[in-house]
Amino acid sequence: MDTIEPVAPINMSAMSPIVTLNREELPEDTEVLARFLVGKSLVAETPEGRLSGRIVETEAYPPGDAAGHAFHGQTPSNGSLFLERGHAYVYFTYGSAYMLNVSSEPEGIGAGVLLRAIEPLEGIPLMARRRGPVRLHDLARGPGRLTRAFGIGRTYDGFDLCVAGPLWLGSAARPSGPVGMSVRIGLSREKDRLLRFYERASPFVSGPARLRR
DNA sequence: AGTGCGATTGACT
DNA sequence: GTCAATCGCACTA
Repeated sequence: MDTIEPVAPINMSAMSPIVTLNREELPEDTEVLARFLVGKSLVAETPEGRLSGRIVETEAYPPGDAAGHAFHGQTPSNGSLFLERGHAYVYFTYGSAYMLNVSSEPEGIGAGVLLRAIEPLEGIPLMARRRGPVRLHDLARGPGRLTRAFGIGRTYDGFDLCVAGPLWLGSAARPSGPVGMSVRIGLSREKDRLLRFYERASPFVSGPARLRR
């Protein structure tokens, strides 16, 4: 299947309005925050319109984690991980994909939560334009696809996600179903820690099938 | 200045 | 399911 499937109309009246999450509402622990963010919203206000979606998959990279980008200390490129919780850390990898993280600890401590997959809600046609002919559930399934669908690049690095602006975290439009936990995807170090969180019933979650049950 | 390495994706079997 | 392209960054010299 390489065509865009018909998009079922989204019943917005069955959802709560999305409002910004205040920093005080964000759990102060990386792992707890990663779990907390499943079901919450990501909103991008772009010149072409508003994009939003439900976060359905995250990974925690807590302080001292050898798999985290902050492990070897602060550098110009990973500095945003050391900002007070609720700031964006965007980096580029594999020559092709941007990744979006939410800083997750007090200022000076390097840690973050990687956003891995989103269920698109608003701005689906614009996302589809950016992603090409893929199925709805593939639009923002995967950390690199998510940033591409939302138009997020390095210029978003360091943004405060707790204030209304170009990119922000919002309340849940709809509550999350049961949340599963698994090892994180694609790591060679610290590969056994259960720091990935995902909405079990969601078809918008990435990763191999055995990690989606 | 040169080297090695990914928190992946998309194309292909 | 398998597999290789791709390039910014950290490290070494």
